[in-house]
Amino acid sequence: MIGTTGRDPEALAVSVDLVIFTVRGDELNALLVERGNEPYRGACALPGGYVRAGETLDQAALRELREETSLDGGRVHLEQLRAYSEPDRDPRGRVITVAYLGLGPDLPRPVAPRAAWTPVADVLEGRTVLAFDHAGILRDALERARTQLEHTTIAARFCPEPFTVGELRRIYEVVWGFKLDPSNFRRKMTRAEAFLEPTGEQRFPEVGRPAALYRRGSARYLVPPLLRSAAARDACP
Amino acid sequence: MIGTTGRDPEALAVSVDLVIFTVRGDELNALLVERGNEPYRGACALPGGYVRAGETLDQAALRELREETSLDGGRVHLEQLRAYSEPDRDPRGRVITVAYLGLGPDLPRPVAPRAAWTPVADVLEGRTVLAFDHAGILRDALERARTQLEHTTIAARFCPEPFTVGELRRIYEVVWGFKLDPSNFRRKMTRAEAFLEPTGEQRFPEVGRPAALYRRGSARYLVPPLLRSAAARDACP
DNA sequence: GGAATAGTGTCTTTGAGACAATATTGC
DNA sequence: GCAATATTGTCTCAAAGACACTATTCC
Repeated sequence: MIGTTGRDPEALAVSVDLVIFTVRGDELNALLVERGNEPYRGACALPGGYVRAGETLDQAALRELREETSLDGGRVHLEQLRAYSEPDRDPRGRVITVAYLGLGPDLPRPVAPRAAWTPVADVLEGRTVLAFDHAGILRDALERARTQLEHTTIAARFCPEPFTVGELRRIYEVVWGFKLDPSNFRRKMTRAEAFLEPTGEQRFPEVGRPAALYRRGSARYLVPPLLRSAAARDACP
Repeated sequence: MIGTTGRDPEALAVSVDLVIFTVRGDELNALLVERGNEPYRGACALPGGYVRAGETLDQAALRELREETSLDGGRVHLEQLRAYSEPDRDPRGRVITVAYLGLGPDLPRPVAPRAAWTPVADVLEGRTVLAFDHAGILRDALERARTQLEHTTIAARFCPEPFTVGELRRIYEVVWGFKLDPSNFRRKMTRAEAFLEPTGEQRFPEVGRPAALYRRGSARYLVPPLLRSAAARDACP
């Protein structure tokens, strides 16, 4: 039966799976696709696919991203998460997958017909069931994203430029899942070297005082880091 | 010619490569094997091998570790580093490799005949040339190990129990490559919750005051972390 | 004025880094 | 005593957290 519907069960395939996060409103969302074929037909899964012959894993991840969203890769931060290799993780055969973590600003509707933004909380709390071992991959990706916010400046990649300190803070609050003190957060961020570049402009929101606008600075790391450990004492649900 | 000496160039293979670090004397060492076959015959390489059919990557890494050293896996900390996938990284064909970082106490002589402990500095400074992309993998593993010392308690895994605070400090100094203040280091480590458990015993060295002995505590994370960023101002070479 | 958000200032505590001083061994 | 390492203690500074207070908008 090899080569008709399934894959050769003796062969070893390598795929990439993408965990693309974006913040919409006050919720963290991930890009999921509804499966049209068995196994797990009708369930949700991470976007992904097999690595092709001449391709690196990074290239395969970027290609899959383009196939699912209309984005040029430039606006999305993509980084390798880790490999998952349980022999029975895919009933079709032996597939080792390398997961990628992607972060982007409030992204447009995905172009692929079965793809949609889904609240991460729905997956964590079991309202949305994921195929394969994808729920575990998503949890790992979330933990990585939370840690990245501590040490790097990627939070700003979630914000369409220009952005306010309040918008940046909301990214941290949504990804970490608890509130931060606005004044301490501002002090921390504005003092960090080359993180925020003031544009001199202001944004006038529907309610409240207008806020200064910033662009991403050149710094890739946030020094000193903004660690959750202490802040999380507050209101972690 | 497929199946005689080389591998099918169309096939996709997955291997694991191990970067096993240990501290011997005042030097950080890595386990390297001298290659007996082409390509890169005579050069050094990371120990590793192909992943077998029913095996996870973790199991493959543990198996390779046992084949190269006489250790039960229990004494060595093994964690996945990342995957490397440049299509031409192995001239024999398409091989995606997943690298593992291993850390252990001053380990015994490896059992495999061509395997030997080699100073990491020899690789970094070009005196030892590694096959494939293994030099890059080793550099990535070193960076990961340095970061792990900041946030976790794995440094104690380098120390045969029981150990002194001075021995633990030497681990940090060797891996990070610069000296630390003994008194500040002691304060930091002894205050960290469940990191060091005093045995009540003492060790009498050849020279100097005897030192209190400790065992590893139950904590896996070092909170607050001991960050290099500030300390490295000192004497990083 | 009131609600809402932005932004400033201040007080306190924690912890890092520098470094002095003392302790205990072998020689 | 001297060399070497362990251990304690102290001073200072940076930064985090709590929180009061002011500023600016829309209604």
